[in-house]
Amino acid sequence: MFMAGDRLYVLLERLGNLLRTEERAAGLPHGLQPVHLQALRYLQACNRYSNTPAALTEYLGLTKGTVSQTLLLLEEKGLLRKEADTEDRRVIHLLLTEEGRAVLKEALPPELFKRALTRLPGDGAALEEALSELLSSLQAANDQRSFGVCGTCKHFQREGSGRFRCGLTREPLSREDSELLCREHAALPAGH
Amino acid sequence: MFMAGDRLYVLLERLGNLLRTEERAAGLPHGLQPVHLQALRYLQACNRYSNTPAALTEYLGLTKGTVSQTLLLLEEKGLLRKEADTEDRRVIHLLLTEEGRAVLKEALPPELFKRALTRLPGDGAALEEALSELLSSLQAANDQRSFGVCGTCKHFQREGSGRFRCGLTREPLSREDSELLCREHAALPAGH
DNA sequence: TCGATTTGTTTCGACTCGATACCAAATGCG
DNA sequence: CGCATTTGGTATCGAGTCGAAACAAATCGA
Repeated sequence: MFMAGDRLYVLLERLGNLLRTEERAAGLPHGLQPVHLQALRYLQACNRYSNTPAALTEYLGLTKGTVSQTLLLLEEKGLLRKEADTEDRRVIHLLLTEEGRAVLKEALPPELFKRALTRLPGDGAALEEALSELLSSLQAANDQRSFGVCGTCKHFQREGSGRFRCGLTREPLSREDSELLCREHAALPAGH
Repeated sequence: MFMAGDRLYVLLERLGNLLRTEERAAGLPHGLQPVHLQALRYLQACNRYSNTPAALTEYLGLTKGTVSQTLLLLEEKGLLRKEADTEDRRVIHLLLTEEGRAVLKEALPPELFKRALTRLPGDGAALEEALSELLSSLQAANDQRSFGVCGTCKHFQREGSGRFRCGLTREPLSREDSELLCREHAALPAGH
């Protein structure tokens, strides 16, 4: 009666709903919706090439008009500020304020999620691995970018003794840079 | 910098967003939103004790007012019909129409999801298992019902040769019944 | 019997989201 | 160079979700 992927789909759907509900509750005291928290979290984790409205739009999978509204609200609440790019005057960079970081730290991940994790057998590493695979597949199928961490990108170059460089922009990268999400991220060819 | 459960949370969040986006696209030709498809799917999979607005409300984790709206829309579109309960005149049973089943069959799971699954190594059984665990934990933490299939409930009783009974309602159950979701589902004590 | 609880509906307002139109800066091409 | 195209971002509108609260009706319980 059911196809193989069906149960998996239902599971993911329900988990997604649950997280959404928790996120709604977590954001309520700050007057934030789930999408606002997701935006803040992305901005906290992305690198300096990727903290723009356009990149956030791709990450969230929404339209740019919608995201523009979201950003307006977050700016009004003082959780982020906008800064013009020095090279391309169309581009705007989005920077979390201290308040923004504080909200994130308090609200995400929601308390109940953290508690539920402690009941899980094992450390969840295998689960994480499997979900990563699934996400990549889905992103590939949807022509979406992967938004992986810089250091796992095929453009990432090691120059010895903790010095790195991006093969795309040619810019040098610090160790901190190498741990941030990048919109230009391209997965390495298969094989670990 | 990141806690252990953090990456897992991000993964689930992103997968949830992706599924939601696909669901939105899948429902668009029928004028349906993600939540409408989820409601239809639940009604297709649940048993005769659980096809009521109240049960659907618990399943979706929304308020009853919201769900009432959803049901109004689905009824207007001819995807389900309401039927009064014969015993308790407050309760209403929700039954999918043929059109409702047809829409579900065509729209869920979305095409892209199915294609992405084929790229996954293995059959996803392990992933399914792990996600089930996680879902149970989260539901327990949120005081939510599990909505498992009837045959895995602690009230489920085997009476030999394909005959079953629900220890809660005392009613006999067919094999088909035993495979449906039940709002009264209570997990068996741990241990397989 | 009478109040409390449960089931479902209605109404209202805040908010998300996509669509569309629009503007400005950058890019590409003859 | 000059002009069309592309890209980044904003503004406005309408459809729709969602929670909160008030409401009605049936059932349950002391």
